[in-house]
Amino acid sequence: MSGPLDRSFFARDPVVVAPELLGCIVTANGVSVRLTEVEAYREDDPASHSFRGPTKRTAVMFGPAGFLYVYFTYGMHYCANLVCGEDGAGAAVLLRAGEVVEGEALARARRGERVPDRDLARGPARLAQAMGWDRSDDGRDMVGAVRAGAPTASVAGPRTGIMKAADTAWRFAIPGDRFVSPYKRHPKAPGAG
DNA sequence: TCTAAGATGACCT
DNA sequence: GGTCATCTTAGAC
Repeated sequence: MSGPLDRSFFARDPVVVAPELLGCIVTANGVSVRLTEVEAYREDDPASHSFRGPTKRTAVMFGPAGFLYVYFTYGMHYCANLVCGEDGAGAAVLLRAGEVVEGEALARARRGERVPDRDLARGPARLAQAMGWDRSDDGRDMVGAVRAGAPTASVAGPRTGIMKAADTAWRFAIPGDRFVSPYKRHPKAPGAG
């Protein structure tokens, strides 16, 4: 299968959408990446920004599916999500890693000349930077910018970089792909020590 | 108004 | 494999 995904694809449970996004091609600002790793977030998930209900920042997450939710974290990084679920569900899929398949020169210009190919979009903040995304892209309609790629296998695993619900297996990756980010548990997560 | 925590990445050893 | 940089957001008072 191939061709752009329509809004109904995203308007489902993010836990269902996430694994199906693996291998899909996302295009924005002159760069295309093939998704290798994603993570599902829902309103009933303590680790989700939408857990406490809508706020000014998370307003996009509570809107219709297929839009881009970009937020700023750790004082220096952007992360990008695709809003999923029904309108008002407060659900999204975090784009964690991917392989740049188009516009590599542009991605490298944004990321730095000395960055190796495999690190161009391996990581949520790296991917957002390679795509040229920042908060001005928050709320952007991504329907038409995501197209299905070759079907791929997926593996679910524990989530990284967060404390709450760190063992919820809502992180999906393409097994064995070199563009998947390394597993790294949050330093303060229970069981980390 | 103040405080604590955070869906991370770069660099050094 | 470990340490540090850096600032926004949200919640408490």
